[in-house]
Amino acid sequence: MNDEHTPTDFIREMIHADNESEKYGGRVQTRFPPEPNGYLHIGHAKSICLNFGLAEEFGGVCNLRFDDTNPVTEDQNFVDGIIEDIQWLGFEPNDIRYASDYFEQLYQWAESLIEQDLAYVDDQDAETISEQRGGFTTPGVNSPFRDRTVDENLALFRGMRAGEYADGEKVLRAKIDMNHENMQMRDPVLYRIRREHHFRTGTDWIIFPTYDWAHGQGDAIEEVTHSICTLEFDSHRPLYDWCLANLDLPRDTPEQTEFARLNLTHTVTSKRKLKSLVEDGSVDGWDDPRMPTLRGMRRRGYPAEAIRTFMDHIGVAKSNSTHDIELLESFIRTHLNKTALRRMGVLRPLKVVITNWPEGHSDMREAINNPEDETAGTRQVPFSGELWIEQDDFALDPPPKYYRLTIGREVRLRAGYFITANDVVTDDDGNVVEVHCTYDPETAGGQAPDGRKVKATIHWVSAATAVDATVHLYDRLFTDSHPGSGDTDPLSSLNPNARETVHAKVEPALGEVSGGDVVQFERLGYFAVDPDDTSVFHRTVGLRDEWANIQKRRKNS
RNA sequence: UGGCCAAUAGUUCAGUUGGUAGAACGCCAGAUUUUGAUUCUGGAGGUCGAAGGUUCGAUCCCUUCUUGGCCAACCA
Repeated sequence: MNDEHTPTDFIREMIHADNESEKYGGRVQTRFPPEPNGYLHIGHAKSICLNFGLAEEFGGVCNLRFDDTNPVTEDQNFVDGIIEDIQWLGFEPNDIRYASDYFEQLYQWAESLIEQDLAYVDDQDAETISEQRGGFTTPGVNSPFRDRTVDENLALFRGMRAGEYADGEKVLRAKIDMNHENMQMRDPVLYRIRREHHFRTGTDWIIFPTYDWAHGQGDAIEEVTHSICTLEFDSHRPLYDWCLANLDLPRDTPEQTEFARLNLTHTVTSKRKLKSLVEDGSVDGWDDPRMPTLRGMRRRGYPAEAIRTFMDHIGVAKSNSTHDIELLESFIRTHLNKTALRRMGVLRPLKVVITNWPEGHSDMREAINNPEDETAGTRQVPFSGELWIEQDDFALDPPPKYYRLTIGREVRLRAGYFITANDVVTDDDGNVVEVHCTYDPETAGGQAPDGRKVKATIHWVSAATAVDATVHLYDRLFTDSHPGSGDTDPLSSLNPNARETVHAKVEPALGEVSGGDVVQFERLGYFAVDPDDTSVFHRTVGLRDEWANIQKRRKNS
């Protein structure tokens, strides 16, 4: 392993220390534990890279464990999708487990807790229990059912399992301390009754363990050593430890460590919020390219490898942080620059007529597929007297520093000829609809024999052989850089114009692409071919655009 | 109001036996360029949240304060 690129952080240091002290006999095991109630997003990718990465680096293993303890929201589609997404990201679970695999063991352990007089059945409703929990500065109140005998509790708990009580009628609670300064320790609920169909256990169980009763035990059963989760579980750690300490376990118990979850500007990384976008139709689905989900990013053309590189780069710490989405994009560009084939596509076409081009003649130009990769070779691009160029590449009244096409100026057509604009045709509103140019036959291939230079090279597509394509251009999904900051509703800054669709003219080679391919439209950006319709392209990310910066500066000054 | 966690360039992070700060991205400038891209070179940018204390010496250790985050679901 290359030390230079091996990230170091407080978690890796801790594991090194544990290994040196032989805490787990030098063994390292982690897990990634999603609840299958939605698809994975970029925030999960950080956790996945961390957990699987740690296992790999320290010669251990990492399981995928579905935390399926709440039958209300979970289903098999999410399980399948999550497995697929992890594989796409480039990781392979050592094993795939389910918290529901452990329901019987968890139940037995709950009985043992009752036998130790460390848990009791409470008959009160959720609202009452919540009120009795007290506040941060006020002590809680003991439940009137807190002192039931072990035998009574055991009988009641067995009755809960057997279906003798209605949903919500009784819960099992840990007997810890209603006066604890940590609210999580004020007799947390361990089991609740829910007559819901569970996607794996069906109707076998009507009582379900809560997260707190399932998670640490799941870790222990799988022999996880380092249980890594996000910061908000920090206050659960004493409870995690309490549960394990009161079970008869054969080995060292796993150790929970918290890190700061990933936040990105202009992005929401909350499964619940993303779900509402899908459900209210704000986006086309979980795999909409505007979504920060792994499947959305995949459809958009984000390479998995670039996402992993990004995660390595940002590291892991305990301070809450929000990364600039542009940083992620820079990793996407860096990756795609090296790998994407170059093609020409005109997003907003403007007709160019070459007046001195021989009538009816057409020509083939040779173009380089990827200047960053010689092995990518070249291709033939048809050229003729009628072309499409980008509307932005011609200006009747050019702004300062504009050096693209304008009347009387010569520019290069990429891989083609030098052309000079002489005249325009306008419509009734004065809009330019056609530019008349002459070309210099001596400049075939893009060089002038007399050595004269042009300041600009523009892309083009021959009109006769142009292929029609639908191209989706994406902007930030949320206009606010920190959607939901303060007490605002993140959805209030949802950008209704996050997707703009244009009808483009593209070169013939783009008619022969496969779903999922990502190419560079020269001078514009990277575009991913839609997996279901190869005439549809999604703009993955634009190229860095110095000209846009110049214009922005002019506007601001 | 209580507890816990955090605070270093615009942003995210390094900075470990305590010796007054580095990287990446971004920004600016130059070179190269048949992509205003890429690549290369250089530059600007920090009273290390504040105030005390320990020490010959503190970004690092201690105290207090400030600011931000999390915690009072039968969600995870």
